[in-house]
Amino acid sequence: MPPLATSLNTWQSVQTEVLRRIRARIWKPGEPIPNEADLAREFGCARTTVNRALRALAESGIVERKRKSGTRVALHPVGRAVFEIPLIRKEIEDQGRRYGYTLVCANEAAAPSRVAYALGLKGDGTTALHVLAVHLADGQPYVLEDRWINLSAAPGALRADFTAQSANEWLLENAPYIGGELVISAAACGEAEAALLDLKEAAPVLILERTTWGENRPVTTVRLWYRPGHRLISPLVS
Amino acid sequence: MPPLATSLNTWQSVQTEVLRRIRARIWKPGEPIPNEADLAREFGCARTTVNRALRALAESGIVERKRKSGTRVALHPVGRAVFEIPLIRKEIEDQGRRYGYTLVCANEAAAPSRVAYALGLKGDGTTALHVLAVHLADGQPYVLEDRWINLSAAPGALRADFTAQSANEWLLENAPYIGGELVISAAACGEAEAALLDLKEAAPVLILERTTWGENRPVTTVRLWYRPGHRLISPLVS
DNA sequence: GAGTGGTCTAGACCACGAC
DNA sequence: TCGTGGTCTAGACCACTCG
Repeated sequence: MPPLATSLNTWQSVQTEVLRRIRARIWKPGEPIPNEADLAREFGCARTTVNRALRALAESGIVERKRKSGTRVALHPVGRAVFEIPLIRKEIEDQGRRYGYTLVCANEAAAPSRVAYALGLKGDGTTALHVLAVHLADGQPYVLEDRWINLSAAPGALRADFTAQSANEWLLENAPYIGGELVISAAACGEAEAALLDLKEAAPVLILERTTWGENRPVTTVRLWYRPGHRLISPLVS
Repeated sequence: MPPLATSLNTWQSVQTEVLRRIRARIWKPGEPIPNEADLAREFGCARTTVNRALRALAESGIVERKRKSGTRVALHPVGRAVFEIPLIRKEIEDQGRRYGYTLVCANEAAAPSRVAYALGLKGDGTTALHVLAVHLADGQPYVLEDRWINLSAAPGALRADFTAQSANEWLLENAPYIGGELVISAAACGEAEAALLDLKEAAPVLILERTTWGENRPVTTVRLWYRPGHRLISPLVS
């Protein structure tokens, strides 16, 4: 390839040109593209600049890179949806609605097996802190929060006052998490949940289960029960 | 700050040290951290290296950066959940199950208003291609795909044979998308959907609605109805 | 062994935006 | 105005991995 007439000296312009060639099928899925040094020569820029552009494309899954074998156009460009997980209070306030919060209970109790497993609790009958609360938007139930907190990972939780501040916020300030897992599913809501959310029994609810880790162990696992009609929205890339 | 005894000369080690200080509350939420030049001096590395580390932290939402005002620890570290959206066939095969596919119908029809809106169709009664299909895992219904394709964006779809290849795959090969939107919700399934998915009416289903754009216009919008019990799983970061 | 991407450096200039 | 992050360059060395 001869050098281009006009050189591309920003990594964004290099990225755009590479994307154009991929979309125009000049470089086809599964095929290799020229190496960084060659592209730098063609585009009239430093190799570092090409590297930055291709690295960004690799992060979003458009191309795949391997040392020695080079860069190729991804065969099955996976789409990605990125959900932002804000504080529930922020989520409600950002909709321009008034936030409210009702604590149902907060007490130490034997963890059911699903919770013991998620929190990595060893013995049978180990206790954890159970917090049940309803978040309100404009006075109406918005989401039910059913949370278990690992007391060996966040002992301070026993002395926290969850009537004043939701467990959601207390944890964010006192035990920030490093990683975790989110599971989304749909289910018919049970009698107890229906009562707390002001729903008919067996109404279809959206359930989010989040388990989060601190330094090296699980800190908390929470089930969020959203009322029917709730929509999780996210942009889609690739 | 005096230079460290041992210098940190990889961007990963700089990132780790910065993270450590944030987690140890040496640098607190909302507060500014030293500028790149100072950190580079302290760590004994080039400013470029510090830049790379802080840029990565900014991308994952741990810090916020602005020219002139500098870098500060994010006040509300939003968590992010990243879902990968594979082909449905791959999703099933990756579970080690046998993939099957049944086309219910594929015909040009007047788009209902929700679809016309999503696809950006102008006039009333504009037609689009409607494709209804069931994806099977081990012979059992797995998900119902209710798709509408914008014929002005993908005219070739009229001549495609959707009995042999799902619309999902045809579109990925013939009209790759650039961006879009994903909406997740729960609902009680209707009579028609229940029959196709082999469910009782009003069973709680998980609904994914994806609308995707090509160069400059919407290409397709699809509703996926997943059977009760289906779980969407994703890692959680920050 | 040799080719490729991954990264570091030192220096430079620029663009944004708070003051 | 001017400090801060954003980026480019040219050169260098290293790490992985294929043949």
